[in-house]
Amino acid sequence: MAAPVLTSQADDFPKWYQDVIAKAELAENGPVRGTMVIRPTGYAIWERVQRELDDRIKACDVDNAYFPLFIPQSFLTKEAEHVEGFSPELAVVTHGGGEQLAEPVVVRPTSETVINHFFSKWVQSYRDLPLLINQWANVVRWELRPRLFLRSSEFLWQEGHTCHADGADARAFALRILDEVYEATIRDVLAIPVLTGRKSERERFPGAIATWTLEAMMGDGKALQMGTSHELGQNFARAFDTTFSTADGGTDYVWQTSWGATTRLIGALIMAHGDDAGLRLPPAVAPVQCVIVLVRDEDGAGAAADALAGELRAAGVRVRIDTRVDVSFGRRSVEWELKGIPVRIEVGPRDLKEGNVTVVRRDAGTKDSVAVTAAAAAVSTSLTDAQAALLAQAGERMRARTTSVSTLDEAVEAAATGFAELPAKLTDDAGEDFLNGKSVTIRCLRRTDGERPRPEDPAEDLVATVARSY
RNA sequence: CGGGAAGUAGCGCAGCUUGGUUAGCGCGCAGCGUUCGGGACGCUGAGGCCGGGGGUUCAAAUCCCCCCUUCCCGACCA
Repeated sequence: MAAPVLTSQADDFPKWYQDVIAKAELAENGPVRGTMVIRPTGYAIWERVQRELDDRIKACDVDNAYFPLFIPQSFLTKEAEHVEGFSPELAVVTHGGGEQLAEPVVVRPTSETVINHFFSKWVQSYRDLPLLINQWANVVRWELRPRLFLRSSEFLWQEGHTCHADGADARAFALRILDEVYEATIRDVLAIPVLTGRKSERERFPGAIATWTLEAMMGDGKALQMGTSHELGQNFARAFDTTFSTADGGTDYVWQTSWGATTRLIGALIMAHGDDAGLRLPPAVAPVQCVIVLVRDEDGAGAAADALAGELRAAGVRVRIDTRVDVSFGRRSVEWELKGIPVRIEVGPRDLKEGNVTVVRRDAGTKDSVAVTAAAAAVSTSLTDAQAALLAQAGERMRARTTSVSTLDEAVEAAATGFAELPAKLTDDAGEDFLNGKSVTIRCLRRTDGERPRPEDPAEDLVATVARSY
């Protein structure tokens, strides 16, 4: 089974992905290059991802809010590194209301600046802290080489922005989001294992003092960054004068974090679990967990299918029933397989005569004849097993294709097929240049003792994971 | 912007080297019929400024020149 690979137009990709999931629109008389249309099947997956992330974000006491799409250009320039990092990829609006604007506005590439504009008004006292805000929004980054889902010029995401009274608190919160929101969702819902660690200086977010990342391995051994959490220190607070009165009567700048996860996760899901027969959705994220395919509406099969659907719904399974008996059975089977529905139940008069239905698992391709009375139980077992099996497969792939090496040359060789781990002291400026020259990048840095690396940690204590990436 | 490749029906392609009836094929789409427990089949049909402009020629999808667009590799990146 080949691992699907997403390209900018999804053309040398199995055709069904653009029919079923999404399409990158690139026509000269059509939408802007690199933007994408997400079809209902793909969007339903995003809605599930949103819900799972949102629940966990709220569990960290973060509230949702909304800030403007347009940002005055001058806001971006207030933080030196930030403007330098984003300038080339900004979409700038120069006209509005039929007239040239006195000051151009940019379409937000991320919202640190506008949000800090408001934070500086909202925060007065240490009693206002921590201030924990999240926004669900779209952002625009004018990408030179867009790639369906992975790097589209417009994408959907959530961006969290927080203010804290001290650096340690901010740091702890950035890591809490990394673990309790991102890693938990990606592992437990998307069934994709990740490596978490710190980005190298070169890969750090513009304006941050530290960038934390989650790196996953796709079916072809390349790395994909699944999400990010930044410690911003006091950089934006200084630029926007976001200060507060401390408990002892002094004044200080707030310490901040920002963190985000995007529609890229849909792409990750496709590339981590998909195969030649289409998508394979982990049950936890599947908009439809079980489809009941009515083979033929004869001898009470229709009623049996309805009854089973009711039973499954009552058991909390997201179930859909396919009664399109005028469409051939094979066609319908393939359609649900392409969409990655984890479990399919075939209900028809032939099996029903024996009191049975057929339960098919998408992840393993297994087909079992099960008594109608035991079908609901078989479905819930299958959903649990499929969720675990997909995570185990992805985990096994990552283990099998990760190699520990001790030289840069060996790292490049290992990166041809997967991840390479090597002592971080080899990845100094010259080492990173060498790797980058071979299309290999430092994905993350971790401590050899498993603890979180701190900025002041010497390279001797760190291990670098390097790989080719999307 | 540097290096490669490609633009012909909604999608995927052939035809071009060696100009020559009305530009083909597969999928998809529409109609009718037979099918229907793994992408069914037959018949009929609709659908083309052959990327654009200029040139050569009796004649250009095909040869020449210019332009445009897109894709892949690199710089950027959730």
